[in-house]
Amino acid sequence: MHDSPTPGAIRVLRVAVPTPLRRLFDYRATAPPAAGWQPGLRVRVPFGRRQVVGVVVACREQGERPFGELKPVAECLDETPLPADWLWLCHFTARYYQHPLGDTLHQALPVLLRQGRPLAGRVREQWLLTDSGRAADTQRLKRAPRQAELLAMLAQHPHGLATQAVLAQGFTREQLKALDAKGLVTRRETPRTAAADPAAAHLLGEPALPLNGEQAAALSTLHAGLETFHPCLLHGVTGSGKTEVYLQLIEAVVARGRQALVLVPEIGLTPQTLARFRHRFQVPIVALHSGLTDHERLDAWEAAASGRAPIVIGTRSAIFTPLARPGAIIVDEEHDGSFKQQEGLRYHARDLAVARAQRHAVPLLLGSATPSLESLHHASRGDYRHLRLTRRATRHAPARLELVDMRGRPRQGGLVPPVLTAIGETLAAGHQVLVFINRRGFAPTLACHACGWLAECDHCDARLTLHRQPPLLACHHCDSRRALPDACPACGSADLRPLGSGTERTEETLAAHFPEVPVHRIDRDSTRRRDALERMLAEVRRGEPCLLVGTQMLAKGHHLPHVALVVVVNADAGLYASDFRALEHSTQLLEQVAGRAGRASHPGRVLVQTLHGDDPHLRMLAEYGYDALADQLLEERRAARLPPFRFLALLRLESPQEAAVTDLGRHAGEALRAWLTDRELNVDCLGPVPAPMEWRQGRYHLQLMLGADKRSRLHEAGAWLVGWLESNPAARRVRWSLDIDPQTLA
DNA sequence: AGCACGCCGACT
DNA sequence: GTCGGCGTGCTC
Repeated sequence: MHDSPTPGAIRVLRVAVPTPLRRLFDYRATAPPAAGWQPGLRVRVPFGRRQVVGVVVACREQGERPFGELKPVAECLDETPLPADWLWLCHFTARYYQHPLGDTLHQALPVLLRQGRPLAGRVREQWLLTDSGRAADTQRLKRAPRQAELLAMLAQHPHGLATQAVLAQGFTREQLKALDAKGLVTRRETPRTAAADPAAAHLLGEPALPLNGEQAAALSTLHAGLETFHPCLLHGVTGSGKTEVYLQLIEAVVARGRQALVLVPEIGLTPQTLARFRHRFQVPIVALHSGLTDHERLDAWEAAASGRAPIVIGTRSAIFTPLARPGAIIVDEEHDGSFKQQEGLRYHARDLAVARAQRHAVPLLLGSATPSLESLHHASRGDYRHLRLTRRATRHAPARLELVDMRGRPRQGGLVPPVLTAIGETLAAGHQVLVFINRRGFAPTLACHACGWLAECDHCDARLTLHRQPPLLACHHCDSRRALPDACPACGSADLRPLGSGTERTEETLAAHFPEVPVHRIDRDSTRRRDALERMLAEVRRGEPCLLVGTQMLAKGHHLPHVALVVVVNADAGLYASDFRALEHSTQLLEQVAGRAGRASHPGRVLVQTLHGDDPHLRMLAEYGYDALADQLLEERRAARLPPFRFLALLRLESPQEAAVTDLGRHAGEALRAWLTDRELNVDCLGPVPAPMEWRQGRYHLQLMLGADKRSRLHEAGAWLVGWLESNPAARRVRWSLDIDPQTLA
């Protein structure tokens, strides 16, 4: 990795600093670490008027600027470079997503490393009682009640308590010091990086489950290619045992002394999922979830980078976890939208997983019951092995959707009479019912029946959602909220009524209709408290008849064996949306929701309310299922020259000043088209057009769409556009970003 | 992105 | 008379 054969001659370091500038900065090499200057070392450097932590990307004898103009590196922060696989992935990501390298590296680093904290030699500080502390009589600390309480707390922890835990309980360092000075407690330091010799433990904590023929075939395909890049689409209906295939692939990988990286959707990293992995394997499992402290996150990073953690599970950002001995990468629910970061560095973790698996020459397993059209396309072209699991563990075939026409029927809480009847019958039979509604709150908006006024957001082109718990009007596109008005702000009438139904209203209606059974509402509002979701689901799993009302939180992954009826309140949202992926995504969601029905002893029913019962897509989904509809959607994408048959990049422009975005958008479009005309890149430029919700979060949103048949051409055009924007002074007053492979046009 | 420099309004 | 508004310029 040395740029120069003679490390002694290195005088200039090219450093990526955390800034949106798409440039690297040269510094004078000062005192090198023992092993010499190398790419991947973190350095503290002067940058403008401040000091920042950057990463060395190249070491040279000479830079472009005169040596005398360079500032010297203030300090080298590492003895050894950050992992090479991690560095490679950051380079790849920055290039692919046309994002500044310095910012990419910064984002891919745990917070403590960003701040320049050391990676090596970290210790955990713990406090324990001394003998005299155990024997101390309470009188001695009479005048220091907090110290006495602290002493009592530490007495509960004979193996010691971390400083952080002590501080988290509201005690101070001073109180600890005081007890230390009195000889009542003592400090112990243990290396954070100690322990865990994976080879010593038995791999399995419980035996693997027997596989059916399809699972066994899938697994043997995977086993056959453990040493190669081997992308596979594990396409299995809900309940067909995809997880067991993951577990047995991981087992094979870990048995060979390698590591497995598992990516799961944002809401998929539940205690239940983790428990399944932890029961199966006795080796350390590192779980990267949002609840970790900065120290825990760094521990996890280090454990993965050093190879001490054979299994790493995490959400989107876990793709940036370094691995000492990569053995396989698994992406569960690969179609899930949460793998795509929707701001800043807009990466897609699934796509980076593909690149990473290729780089490491390891198998890649993409699992889903409803694969993305991209992955299905790859599978049909033979880029990916298509592994199918069609058999459910239970004997019942997956429930088909039954469309229920809402037209001309009265609705209560969004539900029409035949659906209410079916709910009543299911409950009476002792089963559970899941009602899926993709709107939280009480009602989508509040309307004045006297003059037609609607509650609208000041910062967005959107209606305010009416909430009852607590009562207020809230915008779901920005954080603005307002008190409920007593009278119409436009005409003064008091006849204000909720319009439509959200989860709260449907919950209320169902509670009134079926007073004999509990109604559990599951959405972002009701599960805000930690563990609220798990507690509710645990209650539901006991199996008593009940009603579950929830948003898509309920649709994904949760095992709800006693649900015999699933109701979709409104299937129409995605059918006629302008976004070309809306239909794919709403179809996947419908199929996922339907998968919740009838997983245990009884077959399930899925009732789908719609105003468009004759819509051909919906009918196809209902009659032939997701796979058939996906084939059809792929044909439509091919005809319309849309992904996955074409590659897209979206330039998003936003500013509080409308003129600033429209002018810049026009100029950028003109400049790009002019640049494209004398080149034969076969890249189209569409727009500028207003974004679907033009006025959002107090800013005007405009976009320019680039399309190309070849990714490399799209890349060239994108790179030119980014360069044009960077050198255009008008672009500095507009927030802009280039979204490669946009998942949504909003 | 930060952060400083630099010129124009309502406050001690 | 100052504190502070955010335009604009720079970062090896």
